[in-house]
Amino acid sequence: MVQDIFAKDIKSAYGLFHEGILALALAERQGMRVDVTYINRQSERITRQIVGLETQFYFSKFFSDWKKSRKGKATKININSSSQLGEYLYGTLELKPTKLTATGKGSTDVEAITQLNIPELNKLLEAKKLKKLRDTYLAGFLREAVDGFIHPFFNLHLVRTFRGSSNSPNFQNVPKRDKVAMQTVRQALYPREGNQLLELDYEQLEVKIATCYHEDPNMLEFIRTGHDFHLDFTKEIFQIDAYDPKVHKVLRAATKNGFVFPEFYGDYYKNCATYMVSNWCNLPSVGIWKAGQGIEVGTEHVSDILLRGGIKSATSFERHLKEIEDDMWNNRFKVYAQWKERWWKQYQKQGYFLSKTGFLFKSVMTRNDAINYPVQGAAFHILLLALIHATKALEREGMKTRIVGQIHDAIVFDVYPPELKKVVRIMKCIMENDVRQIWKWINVPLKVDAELCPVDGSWAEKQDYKI
DNA sequence: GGAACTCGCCAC
DNA sequence: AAACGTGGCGAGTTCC
Repeated sequence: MVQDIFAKDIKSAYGLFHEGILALALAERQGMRVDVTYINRQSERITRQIVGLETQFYFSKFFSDWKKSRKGKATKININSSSQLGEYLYGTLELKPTKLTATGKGSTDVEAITQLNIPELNKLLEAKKLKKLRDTYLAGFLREAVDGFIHPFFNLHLVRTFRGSSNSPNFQNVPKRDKVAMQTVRQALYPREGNQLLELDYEQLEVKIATCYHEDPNMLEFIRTGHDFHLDFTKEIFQIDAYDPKVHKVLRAATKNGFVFPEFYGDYYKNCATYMVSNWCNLPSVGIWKAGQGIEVGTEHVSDILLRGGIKSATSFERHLKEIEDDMWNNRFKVYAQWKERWWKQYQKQGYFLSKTGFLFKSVMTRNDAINYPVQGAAFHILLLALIHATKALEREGMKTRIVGQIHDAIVFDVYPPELKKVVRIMKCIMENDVRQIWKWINVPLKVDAELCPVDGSWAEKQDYKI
């Protein structure tokens, strides 16, 4: 049996999870402090906002027409219902969906609704967003709070890639990118009295771990020199010679999240082009673009930049992206591409593979699955190994600082301020050096970034902290 | 009245 | 040749 051949690997993988779950159980027991009074106050405030937005929506012509259209139906109108909205938009009104759901029905998500360009629906979208904050996050914290603490679970037995997960409440999806959502929710979470929250995360961990598998020399060079390859792609896609971070930051974000990462996960130019045009550039998907269209970039608009480079429609943007994709996989990251093929062929032949961390993957996988799983899993295992050693170090040193959570490539601490410097020093050593001593296959440098909150400050107040 | 499903959205 | 990876969770809906 395959299991017998890899007994040694599987045993060490088991050892990691055995020690890992003990360290995570301690973090669960510690828990994170919540401000129940704040949550109650905030929930009431959000409810008032929701009522205001919904009242405006109820007075709209759109709503009265929608309501009329449901005459004679068994269930009465419910503005929270995606299926009712979809029925009305794509059935009754016969609008053409810009996007379909997994089961082939017209989508009613933010992207699809926005493209329909029905201003009255904006109130509904705003209200839905607030409900998410109130009902998922704030209500979840309140429900799970015991004596002013939440104790999120950290599981190691639920994810097919052998990553971890969290629930009740989920500690790993607290709003971060949207500023208002971030503030509203994270202000509910606090350190222990007199303490401060510290978050240490690995920079570019998955990209680096993928490199440990494929060992592409160009990627290795980027990592060793700290070269920003997202910038190279930004310059190519938008044909910019002089990159000015102040002006072109939005284009770099669009490139990184709309092209480079999707390509790494196995997406291809057509999807990326559609997504970049509509979501990141806010440009029309049909017709010839005009000056002054799309997102603002400094003093001009994104269409001005693309037109200057001779890209004048979504169709020509797609052709352009195909060329960049070809160059990406045939030249720049050729060895990476070859590894993907080899890895996939090997899995097809054998029906299983082993991760760098000794985990045996033998389920039925698609091509993208087989390529992504071992990377995602092993990246998390580095974090878990660091977390185990951190837990032991805090215990050994008799420190008052605690680990309260884990977010895939990050550890969250509730720090006793006099120990801050020491914690950072020990952790930097564990995360960047010790794990590489233990796992020699990590042949790339690892780097830790830190974010710190003020003493007695909430999780919303975290700031970059140079270590 | 609960299980199972869909959809949408938050994180990495 | 094929076409974005992993979760948790709330609300609505359908089925038993």
